Amino acid sequence: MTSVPEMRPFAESLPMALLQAREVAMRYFRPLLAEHDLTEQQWRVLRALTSADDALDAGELAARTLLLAPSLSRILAHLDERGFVTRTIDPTDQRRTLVELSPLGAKQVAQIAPESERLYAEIEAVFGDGELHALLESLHQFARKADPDPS
Amino acid sequence: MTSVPEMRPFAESLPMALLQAREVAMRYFRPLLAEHDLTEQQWRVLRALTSADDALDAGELAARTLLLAPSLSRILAHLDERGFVTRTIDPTDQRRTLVELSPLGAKQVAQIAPESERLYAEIEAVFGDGELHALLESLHQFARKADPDPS
DNA sequence: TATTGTTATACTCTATAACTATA
DNA sequence: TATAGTTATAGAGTATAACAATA
Repeated sequence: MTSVPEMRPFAESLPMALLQAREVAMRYFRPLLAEHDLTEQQWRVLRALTSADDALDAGELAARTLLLAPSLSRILAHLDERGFVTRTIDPTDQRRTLVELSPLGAKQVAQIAPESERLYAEIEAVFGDGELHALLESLHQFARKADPDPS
Repeated sequence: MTSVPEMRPFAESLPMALLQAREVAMRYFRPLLAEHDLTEQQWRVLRALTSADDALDAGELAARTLLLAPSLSRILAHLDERGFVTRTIDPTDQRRTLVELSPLGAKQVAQIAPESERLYAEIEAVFGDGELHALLESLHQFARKADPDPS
């Protein structure tokens, strides 16, 4: 009989709590993304480009979307096929790829955004506006302070 | 020119904040799991079984680990191959599979647990004990209050 | 008939390494 | 030589459906 040393109860561990919370949050948005044939990761890329407002190079986009470069490459190929993004070589450094939202991509985001915001407001209403903002603040602080390898 | 309606800044959205925080937390544990040839999901299963203390049926285990049944089935097959878990048919309901940590599985968890707890303590130290517990409480409350489809 | 779990299938992401082109 | 990005490859998870066995 091997006795297992003291460990935090599984369900109360931080990684599980974060996963569970993310799962709950994503349950609001998944049907919407599915309607528009977008994976969560594809939507992350479109959102990041929308927020950026002008072109981002692939490295910066990977960092902002928390995707690995090879994953991003394939996702961009798909989004490019569907006409949602354009990729151009950076004239000042030809190793870099500049990624931009195409007009069609912007239209796609514009179609999804209102419903997405409605769902977000629903979360705010159910959880409480103040609580949600406190949670967000705490999450951002955690990311800032606890990152063992801040890039 | 398609104008995109008002949306929350991408980096400040709850799903991204949760993902980012989880990424930061997991950076502490990934090297340890890799050392022991365990994926995050396999470790979740072993941890859940350790916490449960006695056998769980596959459905309950899937719920606790936030894994889909087909994913869990394959993961259990792998853990079974490595001798970390045992699967037996529930005598009181032969449709059910009861999953238990084997002695070898318990030994594996026991080997990893001290280092895992050390890393957890490191997170506590860096982020702050009080802040961490407040964050956990907020995450649990969110999961309870915001779940659109509580099982 | 409904439920439990597994298997089948297709798709996607992860992760590492190798490769190409450019700096 | 180092960097940026893509491609190659292997492994794994996601998601839906179909299936077998049991209740």
